[in-house]
Amino acid sequence: MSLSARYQPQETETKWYDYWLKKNYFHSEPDEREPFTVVIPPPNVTGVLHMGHMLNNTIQDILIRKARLSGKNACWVPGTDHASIATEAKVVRLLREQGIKKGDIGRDAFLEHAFAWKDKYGGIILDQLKRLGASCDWERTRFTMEPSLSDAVLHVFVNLYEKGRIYRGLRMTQWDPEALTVLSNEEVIYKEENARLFHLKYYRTDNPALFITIATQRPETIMADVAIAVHPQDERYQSFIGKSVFVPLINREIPIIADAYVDISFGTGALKITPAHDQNDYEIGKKHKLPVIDILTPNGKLNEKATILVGQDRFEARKNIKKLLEEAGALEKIEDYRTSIGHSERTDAVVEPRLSLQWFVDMKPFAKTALEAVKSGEVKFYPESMFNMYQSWLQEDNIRDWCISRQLWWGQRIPAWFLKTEAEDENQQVFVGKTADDALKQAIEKTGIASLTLADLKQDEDVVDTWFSSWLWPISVFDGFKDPKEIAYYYPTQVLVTGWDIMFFWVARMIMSGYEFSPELLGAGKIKEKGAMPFKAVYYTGMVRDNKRRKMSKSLGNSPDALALIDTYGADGVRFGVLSSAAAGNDIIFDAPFDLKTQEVLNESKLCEQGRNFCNKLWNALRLLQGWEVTKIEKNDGDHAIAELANQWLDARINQTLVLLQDQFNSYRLSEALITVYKLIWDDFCSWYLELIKPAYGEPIQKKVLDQATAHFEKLMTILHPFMPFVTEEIWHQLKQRAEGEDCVVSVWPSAYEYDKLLIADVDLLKLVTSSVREIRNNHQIKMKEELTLYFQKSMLTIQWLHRKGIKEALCKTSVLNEVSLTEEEIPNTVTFLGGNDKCYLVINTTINVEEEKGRLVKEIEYYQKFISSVENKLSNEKFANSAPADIVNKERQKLADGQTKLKGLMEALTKLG
RNA sequence: GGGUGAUUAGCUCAGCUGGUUUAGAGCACCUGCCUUACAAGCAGGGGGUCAUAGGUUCGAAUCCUAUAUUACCCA
Repeated sequence: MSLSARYQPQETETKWYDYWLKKNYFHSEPDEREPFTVVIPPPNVTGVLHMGHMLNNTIQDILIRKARLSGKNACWVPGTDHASIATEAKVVRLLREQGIKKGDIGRDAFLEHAFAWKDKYGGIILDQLKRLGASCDWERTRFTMEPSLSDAVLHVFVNLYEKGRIYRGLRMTQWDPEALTVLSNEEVIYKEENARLFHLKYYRTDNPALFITIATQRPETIMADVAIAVHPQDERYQSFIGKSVFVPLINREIPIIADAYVDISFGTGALKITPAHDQNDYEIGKKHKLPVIDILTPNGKLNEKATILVGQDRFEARKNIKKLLEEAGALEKIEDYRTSIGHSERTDAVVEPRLSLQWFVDMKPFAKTALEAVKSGEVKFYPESMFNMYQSWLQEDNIRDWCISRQLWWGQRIPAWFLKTEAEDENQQVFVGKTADDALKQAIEKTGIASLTLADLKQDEDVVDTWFSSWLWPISVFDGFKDPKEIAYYYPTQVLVTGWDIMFFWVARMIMSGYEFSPELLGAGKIKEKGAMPFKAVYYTGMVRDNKRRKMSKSLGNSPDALALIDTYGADGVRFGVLSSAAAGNDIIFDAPFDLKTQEVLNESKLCEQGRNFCNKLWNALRLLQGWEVTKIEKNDGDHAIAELANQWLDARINQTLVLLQDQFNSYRLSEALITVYKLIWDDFCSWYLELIKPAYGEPIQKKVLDQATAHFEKLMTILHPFMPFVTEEIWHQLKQRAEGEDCVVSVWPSAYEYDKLLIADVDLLKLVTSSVREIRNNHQIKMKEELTLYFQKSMLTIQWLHRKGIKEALCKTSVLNEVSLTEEEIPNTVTFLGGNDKCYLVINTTINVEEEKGRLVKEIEYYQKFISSVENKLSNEKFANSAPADIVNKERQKLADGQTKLKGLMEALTKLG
């Protein structure tokens, strides 16, 4: 059967993926083997695959496949996140297009719509991961809002409430006026924007001639002002402290107070205090026992408390109040300035500080645990430098309580009930339990009213933050809160692979929940043996950015279409491309080009092309092997000697590389590992080994040699498999007939054994000499096929070297020589070059341009002269000889000796030329 | 405003514990090859004061300080 000259990924990829699934290779059950567990960072259920996912999941797949080959029980749990705000926003929009309003249809009907939508469109991303080759255990696919995982959320909520770690309180929170929900601080994105600073005059109530000027960027909130604050040491305003002023336009009287919080140098040094609409003002207001006047509606419009501009949107009001202030003579001036303004991560609306009743998790004790876990090394970060960011976040003075309630419907409803009779405020009684019946029992007990029924209770309307379910992910995917059987085996997971952007949202919180809950689920014995951490290591990937260093995102339209890339380059090619520039933690500049005319990103990539070309290279190596005619007759000739040499050498190189690879895997330097394998295959296997064993044209290959080559190729396919699973599986099967279950995906990762370092050095010299001969051919326009004669200067080294079986023959083959011999004499009319420390003389049949040769030699001589003098300098320094370690000094001495030998040879050659 | 990292070839990056590094890789570029596995290839080549200025050291791309540029995080 003859193969196409090019590898066709589209013909093999689906075939092998289906095959792996059919064989159930990705499924894991607890057994006696060591587990290697990875839980996927669950993508949004409504998401589609983008470059970040590609990178992230390629890395996870490499680690999982490597573990599987290494004989571990590899378990990669996939799943999706219900993503409350994002998904609810999408469903709301969809319903609106159909003329349906969320509020009209009610909670239950809305959730029906949402689930229907999720069932229809959700999980597309998981199918896309299959195209990438992700070897997830699909039987274990989980969803953060399925019953079992929701149960876990309720369990944890009740548990923490009972421990006093969850509380309900009136707090300043970040409010999204579009999604109509509070946001956690992490969901607020600050953007640098142009803003205007309004300087407003507030006139004294006791003397209309005096006024104080304040600077504000939010003039529409002056109706909510309750005071003006100045710094107690500010000389300009000493006489104002304790007096009062009128709020412009509405002429409400407010006091002037002194507080050291005020920055004397900012604006006018006087600050209006608006507790309802600014976090800091709220704190100052509380300190000075000032009232709170809230003039905004939940959707960001002015309410009747504003008394003017009622019903107008906050931004419209800002425009309109400017006019009013001007007319009233209260506007002194307007300055432009840059400031950063918080936006909702999901809706991009400008967030509004808002005072509301919310549920919070007390983070102080959690933060301490989470910080200690990484500090102590129980959880390792790759790259380590990520710890700095982690630490700064979790420090005591930085950590803030986690607001977990969201005014949404799509999510786990907060398991708290209130008495219908009580007013909704901070002081109302609350009954927290997993079910309404639990809550009723508590209500009866606490109130002493035995006649209470479920009808007397009403449940909190809010749901919990999405992250309140995903922080349990490493436990809940194994149903750990229900039955410890599986987590007893799989927990802690091995490594978490995620972007650093969700370090606080997710990574830190999983560490917190892991340490909080795993001890009670697993028991002290297991914890002592395996640890309480949810994962032993975190591999932070960088953000994938475009060539302008913008984060690749759907909204910017700067991300190439992941699936289109797979269509063009094959999944293996894309995996290669995406990984090869991705050192841990460093952001990745993905090289997709832009169409200059349309400014649209093209679905092209040089790096993926390189990956595709690599597949093709492998494919053609296979074709080469398949094309050889085989003979069983063994001849003990030169070819045989070369083949033996090549075989032993490649074996040594593979073992040498395996040692390096293990180190690279252990330290998660995967892009380096890929390059290492790439070079082993392309350079060592294809360029040298195959060329060495290749029979002369028309000649057959000895069966033994072909078998050795096949065995090497097979081994290399296992080594490459984690990175490029499809092409390796295809070649694995093309190489020979396979028995049932003998597949690359479940083959055995070779263990490294002792290798012959001297042999590697000897072949390195062979390569060096060959390159020099080829260069000389190039320079003298000598045909590749023309056989030449080469002499080596006789030395201990060259005698030994040429004595090695097969070396001479191999050199003749790679350099196309008819004769290689040793000489003690200078050979005239030859091109002289250095092979290692010794001189080589290449006899060529064209006249030698003496001047050119001299020029070349002089250049080389100059290089070594400089080199030698720098080494001599170092060695002649007494301090160096005294303080440097002996082996370094010896190395320098060796360097000098080698350099001198080389220089001497070159000088002699130059003299010879006359 | 506070903090963290980065700056090495035209581009994207390695270089880990200071010493076989007068610095490596891939892409791009140049020269020559349609050589009977592969032009998605082969052979060869050019290209870097390691951001700048000081310092520590026998020795610095590597450690320290400052500056510049840049990215990000936090408020």
